[in-house]
Amino acid sequence: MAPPEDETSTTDTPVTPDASDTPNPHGTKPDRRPGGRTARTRAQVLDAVRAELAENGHAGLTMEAVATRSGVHRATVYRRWRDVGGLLADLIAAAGEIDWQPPDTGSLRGDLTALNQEIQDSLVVQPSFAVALMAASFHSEQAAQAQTQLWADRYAQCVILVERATERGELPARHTDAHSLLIAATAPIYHQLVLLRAAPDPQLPQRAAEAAVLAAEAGAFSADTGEGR
Amino acid sequence: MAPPEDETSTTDTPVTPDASDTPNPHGTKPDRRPGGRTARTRAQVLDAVRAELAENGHAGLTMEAVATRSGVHRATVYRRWRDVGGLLADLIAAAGEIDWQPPDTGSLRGDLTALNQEIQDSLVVQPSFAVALMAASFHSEQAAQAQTQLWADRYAQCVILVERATERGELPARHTDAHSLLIAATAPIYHQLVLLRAAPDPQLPQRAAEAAVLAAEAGAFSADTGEGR
DNA sequence: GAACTATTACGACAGTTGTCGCGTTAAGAT
DNA sequence: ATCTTAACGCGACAACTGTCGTAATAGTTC
Repeated sequence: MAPPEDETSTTDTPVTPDASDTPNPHGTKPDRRPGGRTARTRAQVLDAVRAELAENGHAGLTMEAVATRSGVHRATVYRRWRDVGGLLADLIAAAGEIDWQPPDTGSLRGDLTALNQEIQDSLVVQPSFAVALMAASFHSEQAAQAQTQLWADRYAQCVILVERATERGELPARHTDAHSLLIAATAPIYHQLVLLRAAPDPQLPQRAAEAAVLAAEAGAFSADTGEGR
Repeated sequence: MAPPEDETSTTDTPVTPDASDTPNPHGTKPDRRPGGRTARTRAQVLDAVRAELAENGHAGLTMEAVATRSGVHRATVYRRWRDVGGLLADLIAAAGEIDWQPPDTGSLRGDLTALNQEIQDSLVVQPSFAVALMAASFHSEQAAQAQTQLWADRYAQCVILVERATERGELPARHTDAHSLLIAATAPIYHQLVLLRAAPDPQLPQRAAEAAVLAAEAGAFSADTGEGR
């Protein structure tokens, strides 16, 4: 569930064609010439985004700074990525290959706790890519869509947690709405850290998970009468 | 819990000393001369903020636009409010007098459902002051503090809901952590509408409230072992 | 390797953002 | 009524933001 934090930077190898992957940069205009130079420019820019984010946080992430640091001309950055949200969205796409796997601890409580812990870490770590994306999502449609897509994917992957729990008999036999359960378990983390800006509580992940499981056991998320999606 | 939406504008009466209230504009520098002109300027600027927010949403809320519309010079707006977050923070302070009361429907489920409905409405209404404040909170320390304070106040006021429910016997006799319960009930609303940008679900407020109550009944928020704050 | 053209670099440009010094106005005090 | 000075208006200013037309570069194709 945690957003993809920086994978190993490719700054060291500026000449990294990496032609294997170069999907649509911002999803709309497919590169008709994805080879050498284009891929190199993209790698330089995304490296600059990561570096800028690490140094100045999401507040200091500007098109100007990224262009200067990457050595790519401003106009090029504007044309290909449009705004900061586009940069972040492409950063997701670039890191999307590294496949994230939901936790598997053997129990639903353990899985949800681990999930919440990951989320909390992703929100607390400096710089937080998740927070940067949230901030950008209010100004950039690209960032908003990328964020929605990211979480939708992660939640979809986590449906397996609920299925396994049901098979193990941890949940009522009748179908439990996985999406609602997952939101109930994870939402308090964001609420506390982002909205209320509370200090991270080492016990919160476990407690939020526990509460969601108790609600699920009581049938709160049963397909018919529970908190539907 | 819903943030204070625009109260009746005072644009019609530009000369409204309203000297009764003129607290610290942005909390730091107390006006040593809060009378006539200063109050008038503030009223004009805050009216402009409301109008701009209504017309262009939080995206179109800029210092320049507010200054132009209000007829107050840009430099003055910058000096007194510093940034957009400061404007929104002062808007809260100005509307803070209108006392909000938590719902009282006779049952915990009903109260939490009504609370969630209010929140959902505040997030969906166009323009949403709550969303504007969230967006600004990522760039402005003033907005971030105002947001934190606003929600802290509202949650504190809602503690009474849990107390009443305990008295009615709707919750276990042992002490229930009101803060955790309230967050569990309300967090999914924000999560769905802001983070996941899902369409508003008319049944979500009721379902989220129901799940939180079930968890509470199961002792999830009991002082010792539950999801503490 | 030669031709084609997608992509980038360049530099100029208007519009926007935020700050500053200074003169003017008017609130609050005597 | 007069004085003091906080707050505001004014205009200039540099820095930043985003866009555009044109030339240069370098994938891609043949």
